[in-house]
Amino acid sequence: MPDLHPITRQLLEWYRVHARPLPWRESPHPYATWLSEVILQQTRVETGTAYWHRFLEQYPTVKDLAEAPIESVMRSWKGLGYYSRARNLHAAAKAVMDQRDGQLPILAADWRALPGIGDYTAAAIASICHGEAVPVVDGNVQRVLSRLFDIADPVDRKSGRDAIRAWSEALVSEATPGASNQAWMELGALVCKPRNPACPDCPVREACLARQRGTWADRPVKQPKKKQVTMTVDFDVAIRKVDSRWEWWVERRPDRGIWGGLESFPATLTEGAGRDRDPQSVWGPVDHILTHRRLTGWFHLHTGDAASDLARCHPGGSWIPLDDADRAWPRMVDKVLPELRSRAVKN
DNA sequence: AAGCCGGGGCA
DNA sequence: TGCCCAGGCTT
Repeated sequence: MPDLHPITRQLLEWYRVHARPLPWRESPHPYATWLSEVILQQTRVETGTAYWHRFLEQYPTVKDLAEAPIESVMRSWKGLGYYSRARNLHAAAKAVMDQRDGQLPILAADWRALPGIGDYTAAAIASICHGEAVPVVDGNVQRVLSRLFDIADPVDRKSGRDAIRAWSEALVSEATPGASNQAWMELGALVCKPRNPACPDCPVREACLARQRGTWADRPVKQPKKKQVTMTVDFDVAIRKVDSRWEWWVERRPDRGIWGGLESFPATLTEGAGRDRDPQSVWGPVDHILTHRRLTGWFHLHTGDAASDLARCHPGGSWIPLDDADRAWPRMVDKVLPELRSRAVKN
């Protein structure tokens, strides 16, 4: 067994003092840790914490999660983004119940086989909950190690990834891998931040090559990202009145693609900014930014026969009450619900 | 290897 | 505006 690397020893002392009291650290168990790691994929701790509490409350065990309808899980995930995480989480819970007799994996390799669990998440759970000495590499670790060892290769190419991987394996604590993994991430989150890193507070500053060489602002090196594509989204909102109560037509979007698995008014996405719509007949524009798309939304209101026709053209959807709020739509739809409600009532 | 997938916060 | 966030899946 390799000795504890002196740099990691320094780091662990710092971590014992400065670790944030995050709720999933209080008494970690595999199910709760799994939930936290999936929720936190590409999601800030401040954003994910409330969702984690809600998920544990609504689905206390993997059995509860597996038996919950997917609509419920999607609704719980609403607003978090990257909705394939919710579908994969639910599928993995069912796989655990059906194929593993309800027993969660122990080894990272077995966690890795479940949907929605990649190298990072598998290593995080196995190291934190079972002491398996596998290193984690997330965005924090990429940044911290690329600075510490002044890695000039892009971290999103093989050469850079290999360098980060090699250092992470050399640095992981064999005795307390869960602590050292979380400590490296915590250092990135609290001290070695993307901008304005707090180098004077850093427990490993003496060893940091980027600090010595003045290259810290240029680490990590990443490939330039492509520009966002502009797209137009036309929503068809069909409304009708039944027994003095308003309803409208929603459909579930396919699992693949934007807002997969979420509910929405029937929507048509077209490339480009699109022609201006007539403000008399539609509500808009509503701008919305995704990671790789810049969307402009227009909402077309249909009533009477036009509403019936639209519903017929989109089988698989359903009429739902206008005041039904607790459903899993994307933020884009949420943004305009109040306006659409007031327009519907006037109609 | 590259593209796709949300939403929000911050300089 | 652009970048980043306890990434993973598909092609």
